[in-house]
Amino acid sequence: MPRNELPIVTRLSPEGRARFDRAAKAHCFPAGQVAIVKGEAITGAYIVETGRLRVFSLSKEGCEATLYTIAPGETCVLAINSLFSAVPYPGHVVAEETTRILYVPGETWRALFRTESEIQNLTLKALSVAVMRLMHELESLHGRSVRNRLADLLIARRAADGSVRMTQAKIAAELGTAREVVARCLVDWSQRGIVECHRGLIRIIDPAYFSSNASLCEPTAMMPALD
Amino acid sequence: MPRNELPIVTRLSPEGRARFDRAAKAHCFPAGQVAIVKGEAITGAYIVETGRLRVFSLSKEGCEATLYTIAPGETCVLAINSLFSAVPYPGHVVAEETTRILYVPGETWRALFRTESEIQNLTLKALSVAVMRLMHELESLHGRSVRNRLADLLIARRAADGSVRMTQAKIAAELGTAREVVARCLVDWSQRGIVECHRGLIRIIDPAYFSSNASLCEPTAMMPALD
DNA sequence: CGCGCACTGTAACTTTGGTTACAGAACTTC
DNA sequence: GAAGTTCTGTAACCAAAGTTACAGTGCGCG
Repeated sequence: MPRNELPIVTRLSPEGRARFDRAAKAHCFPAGQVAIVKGEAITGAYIVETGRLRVFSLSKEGCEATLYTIAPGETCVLAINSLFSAVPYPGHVVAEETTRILYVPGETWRALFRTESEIQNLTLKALSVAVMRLMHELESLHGRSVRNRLADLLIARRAADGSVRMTQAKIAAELGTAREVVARCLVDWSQRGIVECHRGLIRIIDPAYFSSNASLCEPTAMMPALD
Repeated sequence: MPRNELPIVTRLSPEGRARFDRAAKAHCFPAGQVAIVKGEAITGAYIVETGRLRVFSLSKEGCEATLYTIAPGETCVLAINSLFSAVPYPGHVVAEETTRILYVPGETWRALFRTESEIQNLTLKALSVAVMRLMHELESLHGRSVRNRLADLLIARRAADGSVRMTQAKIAAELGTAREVVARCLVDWSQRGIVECHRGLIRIIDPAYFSSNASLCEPTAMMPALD
């Protein structure tokens, strides 16, 4: 999603847009790079143009837990959060792929928030979506087995051809479980012809099998436009 | 917190306040009453004056999971969420104690949001606090044992004298676990002189024992004033 | 082409926590 | 104060998933 197509840019008032353009800076994170470390002070908001950022928490024991990911066109709520409240950033952020972002200094964002309804909307929407996703995640985390959550992840991350390019280790880290547990499920499913496993690649053969657990596949779908 | 002391009321502009007063309605839920059922459409925001509302999700299997509680002076984010986005309310709400609320129609809230910075702040703050709490909850849910989460709950809910007036069944429901598991922990702790158990009452004898896990005791503490 | 590395497959074991089942204690109400 | 209800205490059992340990396999690179 190139800069000039971002709704946030196109829907601003002319003055707002000028101000936005003056202040916003593009930045690019290579795949795998750590963007923010937990506790870091945040000085601005950022909007993902291309790629994907992953936000996760890391307990002392090194156990990772993905909170959610930020797709193109979305902003990081936590940053917005920190922006309006001076709380340090409560999670780690890493670029999952090569990711281009647009950085907007906090000062600019806050100023635009007071007058630009598009910025108000985007801010509210980002927070609302985050609340929804976190609730969903929370709900799934104690009501559902690792199996179910793995199924969700595969469905949510599959490409058009039904393939998911992730190693089992990465998947396990995202789900906050052990690689062996992921392997157990995948072996079981592949024996039953539901998926095919290759090195760094899982292909979903029978998506219908997972359909009962379908959820969060289209995160934006549960969040109609504001206003 | 009586109506005239609510910051949201006192800090409005005179016109805003007049509008607010015209539209806001007081309502009272007796203890245990269901306030909102999941999926219900929301027509307004509400602010808790006294008492406490509990928001939880309920899976098909009847497994309950407390998402968070709303204390006096706070508003329900989910309602605000629904208010600005027309998503149905994603959880159940029940009054834990007799709870007085102030109901503000969505129309009024949205109108005030455009002009009253206090309403903007309250809205943002409510959403931000919710995001923080949910993240915290999420983090604790997979990184930590039931023991730890129970310790957190006891610390967070204790009265000034260290007593917690809840039945084990209620605690278990909040933690999304079984009563027996709660009993196991409590028996263990009471044998070691850390707590005392009575019917409907747990007294914390040695709070220092829990101090290492202290967290979320003062949820508002992590959310400094906006602006 | 073969060496090493990163990833996957597999098994046995342990821990945690949910389930079932019931006994007894405390409060409530008639 | 007897009966019923609600809450707590306890034990045995079971399932899910985390842990440990290692064997096999595809892949890249020299």
